[in-house]
Amino acid sequence: MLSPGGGAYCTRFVDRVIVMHSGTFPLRTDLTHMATKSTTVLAANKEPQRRIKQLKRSDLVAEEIKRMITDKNLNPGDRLPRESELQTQFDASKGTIREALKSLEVQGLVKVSTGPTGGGTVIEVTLDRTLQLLQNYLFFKDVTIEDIYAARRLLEPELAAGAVPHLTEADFEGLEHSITCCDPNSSHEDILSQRREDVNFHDILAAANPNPFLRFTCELINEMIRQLIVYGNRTPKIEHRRFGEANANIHREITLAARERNVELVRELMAQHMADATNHVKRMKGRLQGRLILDADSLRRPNPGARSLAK
Amino acid sequence: MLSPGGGAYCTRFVDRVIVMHSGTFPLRTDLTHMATKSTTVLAANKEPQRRIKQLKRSDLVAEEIKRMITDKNLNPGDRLPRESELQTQFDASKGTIREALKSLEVQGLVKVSTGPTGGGTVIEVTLDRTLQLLQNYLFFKDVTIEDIYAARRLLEPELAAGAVPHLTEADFEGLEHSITCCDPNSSHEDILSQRREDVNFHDILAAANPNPFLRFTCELINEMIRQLIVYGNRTPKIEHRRFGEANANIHREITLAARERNVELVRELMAQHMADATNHVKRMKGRLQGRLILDADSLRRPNPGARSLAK
DNA sequence: AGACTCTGTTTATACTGATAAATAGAATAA
DNA sequence: TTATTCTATTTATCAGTATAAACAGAGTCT
Repeated sequence: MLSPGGGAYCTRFVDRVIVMHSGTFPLRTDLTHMATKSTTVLAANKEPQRRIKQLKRSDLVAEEIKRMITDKNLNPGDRLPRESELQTQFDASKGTIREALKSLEVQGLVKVSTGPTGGGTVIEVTLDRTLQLLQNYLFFKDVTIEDIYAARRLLEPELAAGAVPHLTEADFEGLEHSITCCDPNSSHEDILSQRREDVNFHDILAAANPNPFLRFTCELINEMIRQLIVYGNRTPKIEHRRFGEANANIHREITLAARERNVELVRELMAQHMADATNHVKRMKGRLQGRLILDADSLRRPNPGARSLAK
Repeated sequence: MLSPGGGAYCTRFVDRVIVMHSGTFPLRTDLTHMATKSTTVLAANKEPQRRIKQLKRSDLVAEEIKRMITDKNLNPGDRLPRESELQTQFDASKGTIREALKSLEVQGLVKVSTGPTGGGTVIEVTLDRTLQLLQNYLFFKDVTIEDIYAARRLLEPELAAGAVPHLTEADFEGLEHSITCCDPNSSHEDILSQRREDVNFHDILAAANPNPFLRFTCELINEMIRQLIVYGNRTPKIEHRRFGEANANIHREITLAARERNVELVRELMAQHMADATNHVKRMKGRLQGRLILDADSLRRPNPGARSLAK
């Protein structure tokens, strides 16, 4: 039962990982004992047992580190033990620990840095990272812009309505600023920037909504619109202008209604806005550009527009 | 410009990664050339340049492999070059390649196996994996069950309505089977299993809806309900029973309406169903149990209930 | 023929050791 | 005080070696 390279290894046909510690951590955790081997009866059975994928040591370690995070109640900003300590703690080699940390890094849970006091740090998973991982999933599906707007029509009115009671003066100013930016009559931004700025309006509303799940879903939609929509080259400028003007107008109305804390009116106006936008986008032949490739930028800026609102 | 260990390394202050190939792949890709060094002027500037995070070699390689997948148009099932080939192709060491592959593996894009014909294989990202990654994000938020039902109330009626025209006879049978399973009067499953089986009904409807984004969102909600909801221990059995009976009844009505292809009726019934369910869950003190820990099972079964429907 | 077992090859998995790069903090100089 | 240099610590990356797992193909039995 020795592994490639010498360490303790883990039998195939592992059936279930048993959790066995709950709080403190022994200095050395032998991962081998964490799996019960099911002594598979290979009698005369054609399909002996659904052959399950062997868990790699690095995956076990990654799980354990996660468990450590929850057990020790580590919060974003707290540091993990350094690599060498993890080595002795889990009785694994450098490479294995490294793979485990890479796993957590990809998941957006930890950040690793060099130097003294370096090593892994627990961080809060960002929306950006989550969106990237989600894009991997959606890459294989065939999502159209109409699909997204169908969901948006359902969610956005309620999102806006729920946000109204929580909007602060700063929020209102943000809303008005966004309107100025994307109004073709007052802004000198280029057309695509205006379309993108447009989304900020909705992001502000989303941030003010107290429902984190609804907020997430709408922020996700906003981010997809911001990042993935491309318009047909042939779309005449006048269409863009019309779209921008219509948006600016309805955004103004919504802001006004929100200032008056008129929840029902905001809901109605937003529903109207979504219906209009759907038509505009259709006319402008907007479509989604699926990107499996995560651009390097996103890995570099860990917390881009870090906005902690409406907690 | 030599790296730790001797290989080519990558300068700090990287500004932008330049994409430079589009189709075929040179035998050896020197990642070093892919980054333009911005020869930062360190004159008398206090904040010389926003010090951006250095991209690790393994991340560059992972990106390149992704690009390779899109460029060469590799589909699920297609195989990646073996590790040793990747080593020479990207001029990186075993460990680095390994970390890159681990990254892709965690993202759910690639599966790695041993043996001849082994190595990396492109796979379609599963819903399960995506959900896990999403849970990392939601772990830090404070999502309640009411939050989820708020979104569910908005989406589910439309989802069901959109599914109606696409339901097959097999689907109807599935719906009816699910009803039998979760009806407390005809089923002998334990209470929690009934609650879970309940969700299958909605999964069948989701699978039949042609909108992949809406489908995803609802499947996500379903999975969260299935996996994360726990009820207060004190909830009397009679409440569970009432909930089950009410669900079975409305599910029956919905199925009937769907068989008659009555889209509007289905939408209305589902809206009613969601309103009822919200109340039940509230009364039963259902709440979400956040789990950062991904259980080992999920890594082992790559495609659990693999259902390819409504393509 | 069809099902089983044995054997060898291929490939990933894991461990070790060594060196470069990054960085925080102490020591030093202006 | 302020700016610079030095030093110690820790990750990042390379290289090499050994073992387990997966598979294919030959041989064996019924």
